[in-house]
Amino acid sequence: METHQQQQNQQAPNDIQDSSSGGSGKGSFLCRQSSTRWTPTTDQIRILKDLYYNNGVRSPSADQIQRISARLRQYGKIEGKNVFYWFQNHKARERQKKRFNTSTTDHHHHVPLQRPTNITLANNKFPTNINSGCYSPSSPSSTGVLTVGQIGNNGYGSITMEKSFRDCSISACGSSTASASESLSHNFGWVGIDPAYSSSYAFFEPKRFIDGIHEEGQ
Amino acid sequence: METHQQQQNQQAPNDIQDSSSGGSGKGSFLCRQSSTRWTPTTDQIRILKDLYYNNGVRSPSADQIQRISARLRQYGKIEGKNVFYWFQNHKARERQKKRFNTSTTDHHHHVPLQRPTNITLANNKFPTNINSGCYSPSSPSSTGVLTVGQIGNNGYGSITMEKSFRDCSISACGSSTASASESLSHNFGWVGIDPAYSSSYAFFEPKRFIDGIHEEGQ
DNA sequence: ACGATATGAATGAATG
DNA sequence: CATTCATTCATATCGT
Repeated sequence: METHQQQQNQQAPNDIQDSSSGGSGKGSFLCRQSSTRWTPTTDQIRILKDLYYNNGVRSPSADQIQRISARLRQYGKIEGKNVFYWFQNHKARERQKKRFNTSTTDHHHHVPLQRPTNITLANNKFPTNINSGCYSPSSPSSTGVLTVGQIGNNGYGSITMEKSFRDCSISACGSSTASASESLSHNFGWVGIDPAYSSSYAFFEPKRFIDGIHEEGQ
Repeated sequence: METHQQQQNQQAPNDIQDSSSGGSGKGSFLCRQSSTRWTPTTDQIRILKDLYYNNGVRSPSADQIQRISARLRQYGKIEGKNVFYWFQNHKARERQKKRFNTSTTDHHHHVPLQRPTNITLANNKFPTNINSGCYSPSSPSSTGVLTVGQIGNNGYGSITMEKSFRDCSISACGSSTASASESLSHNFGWVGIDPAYSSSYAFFEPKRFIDGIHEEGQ
């Protein structure tokens, strides 16, 4: 996934989108990214993954999407549909990977995901790991937060998303290693099945409670 | 693809590429990620193409992917994702190339093919027809895949002008539509779930955000 | 050695 | 939710 994370278009929290004058890119390629496709910033990815893995958000409702996108907007241009698609894709691909590498006769009974007390940062499952950490995605700042305390706990100490104010205090909740968050989650690559994340039930998922729990344990 | 046909020799079926197939490897001494990406052996490619052209395999299902990768494994290290990506890419590139010469008889259809980058797609490697005999189905001899000749060679004569209208103009409006519900829900905060109200939208489409962009009806 | 090309890998966006 | 398409990045390989 974010093995390399070619993120160069770091839109300011403002709303710039076509600032081609910047030219501060790595110079690898173009800077004109006025394309139609959303290019998530590192911070946005970090938060999205935090929601996904640490908070168990899988299919956020319209409400949540609005809130999430509002929060992510301070890190770059984003729309609700981007958030929607992101979760859809992330979930689908996680499943797909497993599908490729598991036998069809083994659908029932899979290992329940364990609850890691700390993030598994480096699992060298296979020599052929897709990992290629040689690329450093020029993380702007906040490098190496690495708060490996109680990440997925249900104590609720992470996000603090407000309702009306998009200011929020998110404070990046030390969920994962900041800059390493990308390289962190791609560990469960195509062969490694387990996402080293605990999906503690989201405390803010209405549907979870009223609509019945869908599958989430992997 | 065929043009290139890099003959990087076939690694031992049971061994990973030593990263020195060409001789002076890039010296991956301190970095263990020598195998950054899968390098298919000639046998693997042969079989993959056979499946593609002679058997019409285009988008193998997860089940097929497992089976294919299992079979190819005897010719070299391979994973399910490799097979998956191979077919994806092969199909996509073939279509991409075909999209040029098949200019749809110069209709008004202004296909957005511009490439912001300078790399442009100036590959004239496959000007007219990508194949029509390009691939020689020399009997695999070991897999019994029913090598019939050139049935699937151009079996999919269907041009590639199915749906190419994706330029669109995704209006940036987005989030305003669904914000109606949001304005209401923010009263309760999002930790406090209100059962009496929370199940408004179970599922929704990103259309809600973008509000009518694709009108591919006719 | 370098630059161009080919192609593996990744992912946003859509559709069924 | 699964499948697919398009686009782009990264890199292996080849040509000069």
